[in-house]
Amino acid sequence: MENFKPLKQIKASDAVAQQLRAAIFDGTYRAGDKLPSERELIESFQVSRTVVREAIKGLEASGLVQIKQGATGGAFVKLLTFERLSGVCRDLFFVGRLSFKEICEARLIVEPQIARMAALNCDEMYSKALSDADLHESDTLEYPETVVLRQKVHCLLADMCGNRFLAAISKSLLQLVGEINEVLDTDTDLIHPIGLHKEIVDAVIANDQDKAEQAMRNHLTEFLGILQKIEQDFRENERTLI
Amino acid sequence: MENFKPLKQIKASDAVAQQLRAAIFDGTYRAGDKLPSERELIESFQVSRTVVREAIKGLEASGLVQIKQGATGGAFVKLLTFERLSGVCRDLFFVGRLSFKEICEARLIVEPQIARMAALNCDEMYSKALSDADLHESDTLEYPETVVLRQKVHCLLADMCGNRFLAAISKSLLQLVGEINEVLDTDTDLIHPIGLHKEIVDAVIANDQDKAEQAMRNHLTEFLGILQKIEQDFRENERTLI
DNA sequence: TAAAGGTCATATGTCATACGTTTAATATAT
DNA sequence: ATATATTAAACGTATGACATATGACCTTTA
Repeated sequence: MENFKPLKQIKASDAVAQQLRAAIFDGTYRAGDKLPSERELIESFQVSRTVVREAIKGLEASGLVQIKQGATGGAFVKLLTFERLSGVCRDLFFVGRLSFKEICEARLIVEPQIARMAALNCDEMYSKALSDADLHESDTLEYPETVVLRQKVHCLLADMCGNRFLAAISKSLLQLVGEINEVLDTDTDLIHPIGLHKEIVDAVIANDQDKAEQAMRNHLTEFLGILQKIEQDFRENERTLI
Repeated sequence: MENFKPLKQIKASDAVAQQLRAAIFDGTYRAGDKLPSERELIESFQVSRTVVREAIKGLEASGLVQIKQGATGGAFVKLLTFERLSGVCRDLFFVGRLSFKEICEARLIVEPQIARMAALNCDEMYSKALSDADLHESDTLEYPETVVLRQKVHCLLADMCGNRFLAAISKSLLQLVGEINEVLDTDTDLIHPIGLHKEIVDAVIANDQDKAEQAMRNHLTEFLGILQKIEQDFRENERTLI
């Protein structure tokens, strides 16, 4: 009969976090700005330091702020980037809620479209950057750098497509594949030799959308196919070892 | 000359969080399991309660655990779901790092492929669920429920596609569009009348991949087109109000 | 005078202790 | 047997003290 609603006792630290979030979202604090110091927040919210600290810790963990220590320290609002999305993908994968196959499938759906959009948007500056990246793909550097080089074309295309969400997805998956590759200990030069991107780059520079899309599809089909095979073997070996 | 390495002073709370993360990832604690209580963690790590609590708070904020109070309380490992991805998308959007147009574009790329994959995988059980959802779309319920009903077909297709990553993306965007819709205060019945999914559902049930893909593309093109128009108007009005 | 080192102020990081709150299980009273 | 009260375990909050990091400024010295 009575129509009372159960009042949800929200934790003080969450309430503080929520208000700070809101302040960040509505632009009160922009990227790079410093949130008030702990002492000030204590004053404003009239809570203990524990509460303030836990609230900020939460914001840090969810990637909204970065905490710096020292005289000029404090909680600084971070520029939200795809890094966070990337982190989520990594977590999902490592918890086993995401298979390598699924990642490959997703790339195979998203990246050809990205290549298409990139072909549409390609201007002179991008053309130069692309051929540059394609050219220096073979530069010999220390280990982690070579991978970056090899991924450069994909990253550029992602940036060129004009859609930050798709770009973020693409880069996240790219990075994840890179990390997995590292675990598998594959020889990059062997499975992803130089020059594989040439066809794609040419098509994009020529503003040929259809060709760009198809070239990317071909490239991924081949490359990811090989990788999946390797990954499968790896799993089987791992199983026999256990 | 000297070959000293800068020692990175990692915060105790971060170190604890990192170890707990690792334990979750390597399967020591699975979804639903309870992490040791604060007291126990204090003992294990030999740190103060503050440190332990901040570490756990971080895990909670990044969606890895859920904290419950009370006699049987503690930090329980959460089943990682698309919720987290969804949260990231929401944040990015509300901070303005993601435009409505980009979201629509992404849906337009991903969902037709999902429909195609769903058509491939559709068996009797899914068929029944689909036609069921399509049928009850018009059930009149309280506000938030109607939206869920209207989204049901999209969700089902996402689940059917067999790729959890794509499903997660699709659901995240779907949910986000729903929330934006709420802000825009649109009349669901007006812009998304009953029966719009019929063609898609029929094609999927008939295992007709091409048709399913095309039907989804048509549906989204139309629906999202209308929404984008509304959203644009909203922005302009908002600007004049300020 | 410029570079190295010292001092200080400030902000975050950690510790220890006490008490409050929530929740489930158990005991008790009616 | 039902309703109520008690208890215990776990998290939540408050507070004060001390540790550590870091930039700014001052001081010494070559």
